[in-house]
Amino acid sequence: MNPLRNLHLLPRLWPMLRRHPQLALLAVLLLLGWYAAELYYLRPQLSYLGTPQATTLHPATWSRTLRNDGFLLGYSDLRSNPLWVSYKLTPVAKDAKRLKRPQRFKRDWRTLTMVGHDDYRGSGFDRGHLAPNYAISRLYGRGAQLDTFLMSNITPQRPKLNQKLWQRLEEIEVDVFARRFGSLWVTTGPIFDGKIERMKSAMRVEIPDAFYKLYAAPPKKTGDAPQLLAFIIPQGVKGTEALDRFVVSVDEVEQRTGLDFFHILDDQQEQQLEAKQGGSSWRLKEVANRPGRY
DNA sequence: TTTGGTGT
Repeated sequence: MNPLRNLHLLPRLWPMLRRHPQLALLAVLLLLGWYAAELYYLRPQLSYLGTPQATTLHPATWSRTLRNDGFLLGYSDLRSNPLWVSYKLTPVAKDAKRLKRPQRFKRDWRTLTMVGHDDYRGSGFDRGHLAPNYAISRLYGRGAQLDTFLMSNITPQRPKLNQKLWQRLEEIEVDVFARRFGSLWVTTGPIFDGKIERMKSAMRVEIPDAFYKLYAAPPKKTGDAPQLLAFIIPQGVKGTEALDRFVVSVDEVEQRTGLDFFHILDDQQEQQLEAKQGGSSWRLKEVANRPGRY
């Protein structure tokens, strides 16, 4: 249920609050409790070592956290783009229920600009999922699948990137990495540098220059360090490139996005891990040239 | 099995 749809009930509450001011206190306490549950219980279940934090005062790096079934997302109403999306992958069971792909993408009523399916029509850009349909729907069910088709989870991607290189990455992360490590946290989003470019449709969605993908495999023993692997992939790829060409450090993603990832890591460990490029445990070479499906 | 487009 969308709480915004019930705003018209507010004026009717006023006379009641005047008679029983203690109700206002109760309402405030309930709101605080709900927000505390969001911050300390619900969001941590959908993110690893903290949600990405803006490191600049630039409003274009600010985002509102939207919680969905199976994934968490930081949305920028200024850019009409999600700035980060995080989800947890585990191996998909062979008998996981196959869910039909919805025909259309849906407007997300929680966003201010409420971008719709048709705002991307004729733009030359695909509606690119950040939280992927396949893995999320198999792991978390129909409700989660429908959430991945919300336009708040969508960003403009060139067809060759979306249908080729991004698809290869999405296949490898769940079929290879999640299987190998048992569980894998993914954080992904767009990168904007320099000049602001927007789509011509009414909602003027801003067009990213590149995209990042961060993989974090939690340590087997507590106290050990997680394994990290980071990519930056430009819009202009052909789609057939070897994936290892795009490996970067987490630090580089942080510089290009103005976000701080995994901020709960202890500072010394964070500095060491994030300066490094992905280690050998990913065995990326084995899959870097795996062909796409399309 | 996993990405999308168009037109109705």
